[in-house]
Amino acid sequence: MSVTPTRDRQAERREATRREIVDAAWDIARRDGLAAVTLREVAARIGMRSPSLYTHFESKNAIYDAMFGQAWSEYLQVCEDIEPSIPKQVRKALLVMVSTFVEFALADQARFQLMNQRMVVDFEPTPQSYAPSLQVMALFRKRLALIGVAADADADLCVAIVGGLIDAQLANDPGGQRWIRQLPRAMDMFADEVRLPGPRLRSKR
Amino acid sequence: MSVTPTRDRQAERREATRREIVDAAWDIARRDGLAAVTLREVAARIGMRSPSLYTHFESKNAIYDAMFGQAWSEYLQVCEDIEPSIPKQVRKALLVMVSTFVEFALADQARFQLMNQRMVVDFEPTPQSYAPSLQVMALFRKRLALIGVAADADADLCVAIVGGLIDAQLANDPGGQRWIRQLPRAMDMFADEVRLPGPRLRSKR
DNA sequence: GTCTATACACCGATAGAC
DNA sequence: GTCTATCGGTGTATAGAC
Repeated sequence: MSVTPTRDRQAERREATRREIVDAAWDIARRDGLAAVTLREVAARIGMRSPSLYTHFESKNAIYDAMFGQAWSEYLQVCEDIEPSIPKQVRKALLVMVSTFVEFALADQARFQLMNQRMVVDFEPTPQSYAPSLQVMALFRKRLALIGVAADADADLCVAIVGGLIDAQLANDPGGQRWIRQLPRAMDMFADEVRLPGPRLRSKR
Repeated sequence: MSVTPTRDRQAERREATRREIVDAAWDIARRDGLAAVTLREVAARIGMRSPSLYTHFESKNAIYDAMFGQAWSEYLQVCEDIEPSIPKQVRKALLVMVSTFVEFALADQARFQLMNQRMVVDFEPTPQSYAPSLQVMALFRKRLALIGVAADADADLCVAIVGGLIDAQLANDPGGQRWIRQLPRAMDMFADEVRLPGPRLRSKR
């Protein structure tokens, strides 16, 4: 009579190998950029030949897909670990939310390019990998509503402003502060637009 | 005694061929995206073999470089053809400036990706091709100053907002209006921040 | 000078042996 | 599951024909 084992050692091993592959790809991406990731180097780093990767991922884009899902899941975790701030200082709460994202984005440029820019040309995330990014957006909207910003259009505008600042920063002054230092000012501007109460984060000149 | 011809027919022919190459590359980029441009297809379209392109451009990126410079030169021409609006309605003038850019950007997505996103990975524009984009930015700052927005930081913020809206539009709702329809509102928000006078372009709710 | 033919090194992906 | 061998594709280099 066959007995069902409590642990599927084979599945665990497979998952460990998939993780090794993804980690190696991140190493290369952080070192030389997302586009520098090649199957041959990924394989070499974990002691394999490139065709063997196809046992674990059906294509190179499937590896990017796993990286995409992992990055957004990590950021979702970061958001959930932060207690939603009290509505006492709503502008401070807004700044904390967007600063968290900015910090996460600037900390790893390759990761940000994969998450938010369409840096890998023929890559479209699968619904499964896209899910955590939708969860992040839903959580952001929920917390915006908590401090009094309920309209979808308002959240859209906020996301566009923050994204625009990050893009400009990375494109024109990578490693610098020229655009990002305007984040508190930009959030004051946005808060004024949506009539958030409270003192400004920065004075107007 | 040798006579210097008034026209250099050979140089004219060379320039015409370069133009043919660039035009063919634009056709492919508009059809299938920037990344779909291959030297073999560019060459085939103008009745050449791919190595022959190296007579006219030193690399594929040199073709992208020519396209980059051409796109920004065209936009510079568009800007110069528009009379700087009277400072009577400064908010209207601001909206006209940014709308011109948005319209140009959304009209040709491949062109916008080349001009403003870092879509081609290993491509850095040469100083010569970068020049017209600097001219555009200088003209934009000058006209902003004419309507009362003099600080560099203000222009940076404006550029980031508009860029963020365009990026979000193209990434999340290509062909739609969800983000771009907020442009007048965003410019009112910006105008309020920099204390531009005049009635709002859109009412606040 | 202009173009072709050929070749190289690299890429992602596939087939099939073990 | 991993290997070797190979395929069709890429950008690019170069020798040589005209």
